[in-house]
Amino acid sequence: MIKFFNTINGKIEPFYPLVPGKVKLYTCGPTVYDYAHIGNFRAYVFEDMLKRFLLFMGYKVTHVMNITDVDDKTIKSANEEEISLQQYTKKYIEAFFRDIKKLNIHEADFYPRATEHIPEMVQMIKILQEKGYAYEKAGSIYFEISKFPDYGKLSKINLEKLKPGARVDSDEYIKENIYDFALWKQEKQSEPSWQTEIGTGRPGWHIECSAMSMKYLGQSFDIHCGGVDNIFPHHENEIAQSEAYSGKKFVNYWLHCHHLIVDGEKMSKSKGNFYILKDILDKKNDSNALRLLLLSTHYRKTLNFTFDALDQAQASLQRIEDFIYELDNRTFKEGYNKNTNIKKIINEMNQKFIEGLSDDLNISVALTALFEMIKKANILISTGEIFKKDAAELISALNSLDNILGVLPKKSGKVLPSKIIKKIEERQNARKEKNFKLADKIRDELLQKGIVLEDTKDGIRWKIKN
RNA sequence: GGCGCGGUACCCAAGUGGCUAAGGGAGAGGUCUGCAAAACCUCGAUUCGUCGGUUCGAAUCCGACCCGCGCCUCCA
Repeated sequence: MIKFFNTINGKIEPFYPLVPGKVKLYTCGPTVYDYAHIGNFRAYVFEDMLKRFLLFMGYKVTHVMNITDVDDKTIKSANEEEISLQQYTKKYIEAFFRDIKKLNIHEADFYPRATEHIPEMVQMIKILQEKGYAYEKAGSIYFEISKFPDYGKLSKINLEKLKPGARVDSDEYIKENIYDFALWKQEKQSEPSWQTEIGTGRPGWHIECSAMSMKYLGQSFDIHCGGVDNIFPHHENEIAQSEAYSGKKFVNYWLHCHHLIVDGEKMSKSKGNFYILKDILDKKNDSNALRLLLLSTHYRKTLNFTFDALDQAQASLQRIEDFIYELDNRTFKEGYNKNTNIKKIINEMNQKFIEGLSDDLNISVALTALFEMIKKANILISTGEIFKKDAAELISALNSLDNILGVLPKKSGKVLPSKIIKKIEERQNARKEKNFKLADKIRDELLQKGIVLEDTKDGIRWKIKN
């Protein structure tokens, strides 16, 4: 049984999709005003693992991730650069897709953009007005939260206890209640606007997620994810406007990913601890190691990013890769070893791995299962008890789990340049002649180039070090 | 102030009433090796932020306190 922690009631509860076997998943995507940072990717990687796990468990998943391509920040930056909003966001949308590919994040089924769903939003706002949940003031339209008694049920915020004085309302529009939020913003000269039946202007932020999620997933769907910072006000507002609109329960399971901090502090540009993906990968780090690091802390726990932790993730990953390397390249006896029950070891691992992830995505338990299997199998390898077919079973078990983890490098059939191959041959000859000085020199030389040479009983082997 | 997360070995991190407190990384010693590397073996928390309490028994439950972090600003 799969269980998730549901923000709406603060409990871990069994997961039952609305339609058995099918999961409708909505995850809050990027606002494309800048390059996504590693904190954003923590959320996306978590959501990716969630989706991969559901797929692994046999669910058919429909995944929608929005792209916010119109908001205060995108408008402001586009104006500063004196280019159109579309021109401005294009660059960051492309970067986003490049980055998620590098992190081996599966693409969603739909990536709806706010600017391409204005009619849907307008339609929703119209209904909200008709139903009396929204009012117009000076050309803008607001959602009136006092009309929605459940307001605050997700974030557990008691509006009367909020200290209005402590908060500087940055919104320059006039609202009846400070917590009412804009569904539609009146046109301004400096801003792009759309001429619609509810007036000329642009949508507020929250409405896009409701309009687009309902369009692609229906008025009620299974899972909605995002970062914890979205709980209030964004998701709270989504619930209010969606349920006021449809009269139905909007989302059954709310899963929120906690933040990533760097060196114990919140990332911020002024502190100089703010990283986008490129910053990390430019330092010769492996994207798979970063993915593993982002993945390996439970999603409801703050992840403290450090370069030391990244090195540790790299080392862990190396252990898995070395294990596969052994299985791939050693010479094993033909057939199965009837005395070692490799299937049993694999089954135990699979079971523990799945049980771990089923328990609100307990990745630590899952990874433990993986490493325990590696340990057991390595012992068998070292005592010569693994045969050819056993090795193949192990590899296939690992590949199967990697459908969820997505951290193993694709088999690339990497080929070394002929120059390097010559060097390796040269070193082999030197070793034969017991000219170890030369052999070691060549080994060091190649190591400088990131190529690690290992002499084994089965002969020389090489690895590319990240 | 409100809401929430967390404090377990040198680092990361499971475990939420009872077998020897997972796993990974780093480290020390050993096996193998020309030497390395990888792999294997051995070692490593009488102890789980602090102080009380409940219990036959607590990292795990209760109370108080200390510390770190996040959200409450259109930040994932």
